[in-house]
Amino acid sequence: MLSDRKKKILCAVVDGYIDKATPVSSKDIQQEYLTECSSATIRNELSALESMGYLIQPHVSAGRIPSEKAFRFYVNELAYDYNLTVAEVEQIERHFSRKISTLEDVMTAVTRIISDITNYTAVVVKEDMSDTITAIKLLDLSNGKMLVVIVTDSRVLKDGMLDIPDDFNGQMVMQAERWLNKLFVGKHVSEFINFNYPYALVNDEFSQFNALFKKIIDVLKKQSLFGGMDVETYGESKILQHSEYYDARSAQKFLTEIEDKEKIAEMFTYDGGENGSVTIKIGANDSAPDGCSVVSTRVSLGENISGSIGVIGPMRMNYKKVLSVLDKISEIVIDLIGKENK
Amino acid sequence: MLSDRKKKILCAVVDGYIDKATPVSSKDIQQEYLTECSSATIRNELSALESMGYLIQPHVSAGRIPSEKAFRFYVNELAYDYNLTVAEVEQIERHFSRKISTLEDVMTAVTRIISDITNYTAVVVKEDMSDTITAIKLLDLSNGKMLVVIVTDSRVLKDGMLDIPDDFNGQMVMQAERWLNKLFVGKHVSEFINFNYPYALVNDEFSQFNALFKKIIDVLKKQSLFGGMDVETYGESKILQHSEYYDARSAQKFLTEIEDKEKIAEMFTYDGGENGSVTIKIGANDSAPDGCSVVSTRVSLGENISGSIGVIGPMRMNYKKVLSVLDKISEIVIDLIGKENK
DNA sequence: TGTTAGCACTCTTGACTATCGACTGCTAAT
DNA sequence: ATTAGCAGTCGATAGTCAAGAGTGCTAACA
Repeated sequence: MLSDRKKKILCAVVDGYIDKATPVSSKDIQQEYLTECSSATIRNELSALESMGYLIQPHVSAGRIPSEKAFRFYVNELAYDYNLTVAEVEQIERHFSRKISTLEDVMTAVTRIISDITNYTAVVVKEDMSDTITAIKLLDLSNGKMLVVIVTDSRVLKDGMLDIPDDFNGQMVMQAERWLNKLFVGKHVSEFINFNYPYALVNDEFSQFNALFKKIIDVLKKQSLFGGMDVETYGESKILQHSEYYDARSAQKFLTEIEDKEKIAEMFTYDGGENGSVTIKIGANDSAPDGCSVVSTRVSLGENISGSIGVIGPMRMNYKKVLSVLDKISEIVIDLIGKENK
Repeated sequence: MLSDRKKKILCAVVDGYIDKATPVSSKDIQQEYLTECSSATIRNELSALESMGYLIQPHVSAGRIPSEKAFRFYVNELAYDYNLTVAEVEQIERHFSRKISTLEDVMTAVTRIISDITNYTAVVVKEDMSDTITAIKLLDLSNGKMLVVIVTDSRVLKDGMLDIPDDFNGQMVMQAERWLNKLFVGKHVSEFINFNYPYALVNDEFSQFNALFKKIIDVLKKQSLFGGMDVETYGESKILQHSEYYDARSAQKFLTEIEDKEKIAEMFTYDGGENGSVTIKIGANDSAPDGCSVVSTRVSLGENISGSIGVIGPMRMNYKKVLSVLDKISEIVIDLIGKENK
């Protein structure tokens, strides 16, 4: 257990490093954070904290920088004492004052505003928890094609298009619809991910519906790829504003890593958590990208749809600001979704 | 008009600069491109080409680098003499051997493969040329909601979802459908972009359909934002592999610029051109991003749907390779689309 | 007249050095 | 336990210098 003063000093190092991106010296701390004791005392404490694994000294005549362990400690100690400026709150509200109708619009707006205010890459992950098929509809488009609509209990529709075979008449379309409903309704979407067209299922009587059957499985498969997850990101290039990514190699490593939406989804939904709960992952040990942190909040996006909103950025991240922004935004989003569902 | 030797030398400078990214000296040219005359002769020619605006000398004891004018000349002179290696052709074909069903799948596959082979950012733009509404369907999903499906002649469907008002019955849904069809069928989608809900249109008799009407206008508006354009990009981070974007500032400038999909769409569709025609834009004067080039090919993606596929990268781009890759890919895509439509 | 060898000149690049200054750790005094 | 003071370490910065790359020009030559 750390003494009160050690905690203060440790947090001062982290704050200073987050602010300046350079090693923090005992003098800096004495002048800006802890005027009540001398720099020599702080030096002793720093030395102790270093041997405890919280701090790293790049070289003997440099100040200290925080280790991963220090960042973990820091975010745990963190009091939510950062308050958004009036300008920032206004900026957020201005963004949301535009008419926003669909869930997709909300997601887009959220990524934009979070990224613009925090200057980190913003991520929103939408996750359909329940995807039981409740109905399948075939819609004759009167141009030789029909639209396949799959309705699930999470209000999500997955659709595909298909030619109507020449030998089909209206009667048969309806018959096909009945048959498909008998086959699929009540089943969960995930049941079809590893489905390999066992045509035996389709007996001779219905062999003319094979193409339809296949099409529907295709649609289901595609939609189930990420388990119904939808990932939206914005502000990837913001990483280049931060000094640890000034060189092309590390920047590219970061950008390539966050190109994989599936991995992103994992990082942001690793452990469920309830509405409003905040998760902070620090460094590769926490399954964040190397040298990075991931801060996310769980937000319910409707009945049976949960989501995560958050940012991904350098470990040296302004956690206080990010947390306040996420707090404010998730509040607005919950409000927005609530209203819509009412 | 340039002499033959001047042309040769100019192309040698461009080739050398594309290859090495450093100023090209008279000696380099003499050794690698033009052994039949001496470096002194080449120096004289270089000097002439510089005063003609084709070359730039960063400082007196450096070689020459090509100007925008030189790149323009170069791509005009360019013989399509680059041949893809066997490995590259195989790589392309491997990518396409996976089952690809929808147009979206094709677009995704195309961006991936182009970017991976060329190491530039790949772009595919899909453009619905004709969007006359042929039918509107309302589909009761039997969960209190209905799906609005708008069918246009370019086989594209735009859909939205809507609550069914409590006082609606099946009869009224059908009535609404009839009414909507009367209103919208035959009109072009673009007619509704600047539509501002003149509710006067909706007389008292049909006032209960106001919400529906509004919803449909919303869907049309959203889909018309880019004139029905769909932009897909891949490999944004590849820019960091190229030496002119080693520093964070220019890289960020590039990445921020290509974040605006609307601008991208403009760059890739500026002048129509027929199936297979190639456009190369060089530098800001050509409406490409500053210091960049845009190479694109027009490809028909189906009846009434045209598209552009291409890359965006540094002006110092391997045009020969890019052109060959685009050539091969567009050939495959045309083949694929053709088959599907058959 | 066009080409070329040779040379003087310019300017970048990299290596090396010296100096400065930022910090620390330690010691001894409080 | 705290702190002032000081020696010691090491990175950062600036300056110097030599090497090398590349040019332009001149004069000779085909």
